[in-house]
Amino acid sequence: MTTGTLVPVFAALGDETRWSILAALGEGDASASALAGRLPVTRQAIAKHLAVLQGAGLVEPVRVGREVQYRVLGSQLSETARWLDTIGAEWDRRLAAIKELAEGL
Amino acid sequence: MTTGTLVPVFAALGDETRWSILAALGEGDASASALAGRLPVTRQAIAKHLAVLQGAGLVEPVRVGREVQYRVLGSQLSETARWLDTIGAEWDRRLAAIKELAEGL
DNA sequence: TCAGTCTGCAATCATCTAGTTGCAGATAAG
DNA sequence: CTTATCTGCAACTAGATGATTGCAGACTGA
Repeated sequence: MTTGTLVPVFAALGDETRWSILAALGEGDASASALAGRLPVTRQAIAKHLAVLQGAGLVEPVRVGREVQYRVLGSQLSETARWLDTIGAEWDRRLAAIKELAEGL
Repeated sequence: MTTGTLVPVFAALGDETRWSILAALGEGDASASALAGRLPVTRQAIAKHLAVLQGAGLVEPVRVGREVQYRVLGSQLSETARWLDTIGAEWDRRLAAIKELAEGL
C-alpha cells in the first residue's frame, strides 16, 4: 500500500458530514434519499458525498429494486489503520532514538 | 476519543503536499525554510501546512536558536490508527452478521 | 553596528468543494 | 396506463483552501 491510494481515504474522512453519513450507514444500509430524510442536507449533496466515499473504497453501492442502497465497508478502514500504525511507530522509534542519543551526551 | 478531534487529523492527512512535508520531517526535524529548499513550494505555503499539521497534533515546533524546527509526532497517528481499527471492526462485524442472517434464510 | 537570514503577518489570486435548485429519465405500484 | 418516487446530470453560488508575492520585525554573526 502507498500513500497515493490513501490520500483520497483521508480526504474523504476529513469532513463532518461524511462522518454523519458513515455513522448512519453503520446502523444499516440506506439510499441517498433515505439518508436525506435523516440528515440536514439535500439528497444531491449526499449523493456527491457517497461518490467521494465510494471513490475512497469506504462504501459500496447495492441495487435493491429501483433504489441504490449503500453499504459501509470496514476493510478499507482496517487497512488504513494498519498503515497508520506502522508509520506512527516508525516516527516514535526515531524520536526515541534521538532522545536516547541526547541523554547519552 | 471522538470524531470531533479526529476530523482535523484526517483533513490534515488528506493532502499530498502535507505528506511530502511529513515524509521530509520523518528523516529529521527541519524548519519551514529548510523544507522550502527541498520541496517545490514556497516557505509561506509550507508554514501554513505546518500550522495545519500542528493543529492536528501531528507535528510539534521546537525552537533552535532563531529558527523554529518541526518534529513529527507518531503518537497522534497511533491513536488515530487504534480508533480506525475499532470502527472498521464494528462495521465488518455488522456486515458479517447480515451475511449470516441472509444465509440462514 | 550592520548585513544576512529567519520568522510572521497581510493581501491577493485561482481553484476546489460543499451545497443548492431544476430538470429529465427510469422504474415500481396502483 | 398513469402516477409517484427514486436516480442521475447539469448549472450555479458561496465559502474554504492551496499557493503566491511583498513587507516588517527579530535575532545571529562578522
